[in-house]
Amino acid sequence: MDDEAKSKASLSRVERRKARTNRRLLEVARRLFSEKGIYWATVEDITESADQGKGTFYKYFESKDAIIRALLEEGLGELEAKTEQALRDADSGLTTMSSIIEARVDFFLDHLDFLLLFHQARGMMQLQVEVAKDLRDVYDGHLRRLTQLVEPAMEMGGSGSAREVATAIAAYTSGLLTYHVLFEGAEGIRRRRDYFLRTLQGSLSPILENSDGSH
Amino acid sequence: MDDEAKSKASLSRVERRKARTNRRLLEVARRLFSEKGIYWATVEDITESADQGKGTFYKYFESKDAIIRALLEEGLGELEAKTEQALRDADSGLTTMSSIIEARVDFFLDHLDFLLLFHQARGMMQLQVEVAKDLRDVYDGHLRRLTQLVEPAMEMGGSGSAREVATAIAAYTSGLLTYHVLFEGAEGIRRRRDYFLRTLQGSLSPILENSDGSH
Amino acid sequence: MDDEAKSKASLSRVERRKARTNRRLLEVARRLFSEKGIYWATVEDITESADQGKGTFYKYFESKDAIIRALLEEGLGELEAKTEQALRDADSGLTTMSSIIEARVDFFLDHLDFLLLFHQARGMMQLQVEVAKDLRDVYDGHLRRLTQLVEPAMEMGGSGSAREVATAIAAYTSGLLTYHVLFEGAEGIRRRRDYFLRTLQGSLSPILENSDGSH
Amino acid sequence: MDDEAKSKASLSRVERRKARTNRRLLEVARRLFSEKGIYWATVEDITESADQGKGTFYKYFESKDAIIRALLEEGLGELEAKTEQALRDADSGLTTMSSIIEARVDFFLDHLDFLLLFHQARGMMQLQVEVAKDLRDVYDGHLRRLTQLVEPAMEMGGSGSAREVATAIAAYTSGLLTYHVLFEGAEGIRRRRDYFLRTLQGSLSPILENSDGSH
DNA sequence: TATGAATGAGTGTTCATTCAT
DNA sequence: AATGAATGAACACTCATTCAT
Repeated sequence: MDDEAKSKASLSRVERRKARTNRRLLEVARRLFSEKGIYWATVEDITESADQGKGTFYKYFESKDAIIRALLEEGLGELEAKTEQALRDADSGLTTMSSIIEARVDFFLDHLDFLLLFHQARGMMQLQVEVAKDLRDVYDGHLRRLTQLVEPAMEMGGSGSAREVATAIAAYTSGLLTYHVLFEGAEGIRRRRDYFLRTLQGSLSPILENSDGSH
Repeated sequence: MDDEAKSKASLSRVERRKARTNRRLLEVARRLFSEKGIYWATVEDITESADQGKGTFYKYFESKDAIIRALLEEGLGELEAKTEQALRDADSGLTTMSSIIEARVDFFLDHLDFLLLFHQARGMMQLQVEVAKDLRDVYDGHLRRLTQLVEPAMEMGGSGSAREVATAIAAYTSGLLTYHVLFEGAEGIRRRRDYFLRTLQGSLSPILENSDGSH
Repeated sequence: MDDEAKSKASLSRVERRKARTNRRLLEVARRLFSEKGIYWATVEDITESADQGKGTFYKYFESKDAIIRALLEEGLGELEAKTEQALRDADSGLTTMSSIIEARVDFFLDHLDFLLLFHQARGMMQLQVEVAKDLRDVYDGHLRRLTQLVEPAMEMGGSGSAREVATAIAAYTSGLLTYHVLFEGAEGIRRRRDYFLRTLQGSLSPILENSDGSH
Repeated sequence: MDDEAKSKASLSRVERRKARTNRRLLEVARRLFSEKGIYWATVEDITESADQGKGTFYKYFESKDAIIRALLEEGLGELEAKTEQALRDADSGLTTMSSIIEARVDFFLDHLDFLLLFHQARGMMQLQVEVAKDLRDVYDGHLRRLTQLVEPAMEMGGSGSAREVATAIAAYTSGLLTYHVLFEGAEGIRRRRDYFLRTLQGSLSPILENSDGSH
């Protein structure tokens, strides 16, 4: 027991240290990828900014592609968590759709780097390159889970159309915010939360209604 | 006279040949950029596919960046032309918004490579790289012209909100189609034209109404 | 006879035209080689400046190396001509050495481009490259002829030591002027003709005296 | 203690290794630049001859231009050191001028590759190219320091004329030796040290005398 | 374990030269 | 004869990845 405890404690110190390095690399990579682009940010840029040796990078990530994938998983995971939390917190006054939109908009406004990273990642998914399939799988999982969140709100829509609603939510939100970031800059965009909520609300609610069973 | 004619013909033969080479490089680049990605498609890939010497590329385009920009200009120009044509052809039964959406959807369904190229180009615009500014200028011009097309349909909206409507049109259309291409592939997507039209219609018309003066 | 005359006249018109193009290419090349360097001035730079098609260049010169060699021959030839003229014109008050130095200094001050071209050409002569041998032959001929001009002035020096004097003349003159051009620029240098003459005079005359038979 | 020592030793092993690689690249580059020419010797030539990967070169030198500059600095530095040493060692029998000439001649006879490299470098200084300014600065510093060494020997010459003497020393020495290397080859030249000393002595001493205050 | 020196395949780009018109 | 479009070998330089320490 004593041994175990010590081992656990000692291990956990090492573990904590490793976790911190891992975290630092991810954070730095996220920032650099969104600033300089996935392609133009080099592994050396990342390790230098993270104040780590270049070889260290490869102790934590198998390749540059791997950290992109890891970031995508992390970002989408966080986005999902925020969305689920929002749905749980929603007072009855807020519809499912509103809650989801609000969660996504707030997430992206808080993490513009993820917004831009996701955009680039989607751009890579189409490619006939090894990494593309991996990324598509990750993103597809996200859409599947978003579909599940949307489903209950649709009175009789089949899963097919729930998927469509989920896709529209994801597409519109990312699309609208990305356009505004690109053409108006990161600064101004944060002040326009209300505009985005209203606009997306107006755009997406009719879709949900259309796919439900109301006549 | 004969000489002149021959000279004229011979000149135009060379000119025609050059125009064909130029066209061929653009076509091949467009295809490769959307298949392998702007980054992963090399100049040599392009010239090899176009069956040209590598040096030839640089007689026609100043750099790899230059051909990206040229493709963006060409694609956006064609999209604009199609949109304007659609607005002119619109019978009174079709609203401005419907016509624009239809034109954009049809353009992208016809040219999925442009859809994917534009997505990648937008991804580059954010970057702190030389080429980014150029691309942003080109794209910004497109949004400005789209704004002008939208403006007349808005009863009393200021130009600010027309720009917002234009942005939403561009963002939603590209966003929705891209998501569907990525997750359902190019084949299936073309059969779903009606779905896209209906969905985008439903999403965008309320925005236009909101910004007009009706109560 | 009539035919012959016509042919001669017509030929000579063509010949004159060709000679002019040849001349133009040489002039432009000389200027560009000294401005941008033999290496950095491209054939296209030359033909463009000479307002000729690129292919035309190869009608007049076998290669880029060939025009360098031609320029070296031309420049050294002109320098020789000037030197011989100076020796012929020399009133009895001027020694052989003074006349030669004056001719060389004046030639180079008039043709700084040749000064810089010769310097570059000498730099190439050492190289284990094809063109090097050619250039060395041309330059060596120049030194041989300069030796012959110096020889008579040396009372009993063998040809070996006349060659040494010739070499010293060429070396000092080019060396001194080149250094001054490089570190003081082309403008100021022309005003300093007297300084160069005096300095070189002082440096070279004792050599000539040393190699003569006086005791 | 043991650890510390080991760590220190191991660090210095790496450092030593790096220093050796750096040295090796410089040596190889110096040889190749003088054999094949600055232009014709490629980075790959250098790394191959140095038995290093191509990328290694760029860990040690920012660019090809940078190694040229480094070699120029190294060579001129060594030449200066030798000159200063010679002045310190000079027994009263040897004049300043003689000591300087002897040091320079010996340096160049020992390092013909530097002689030829410097010649090429001077050839580049005139050019309207980026690297030219850098090289000129380095070389100019050399002339300035040579001027300071010459100055004390000149009784009342202003610094202007000391610079002229320094320039003449550098110009004559390099000029004369280069000509002899080019036309007689490297082998024969080394046997002629006395001739060069005598000749340069004879050429340069009167200049020094002329610029001093004696009548 | 962490490091960073070393690597070399791969990139965009240039340019002397050729050749069809 | 004159042209300039086409070429492709070559170059400087980059960067993801490996591996000895």
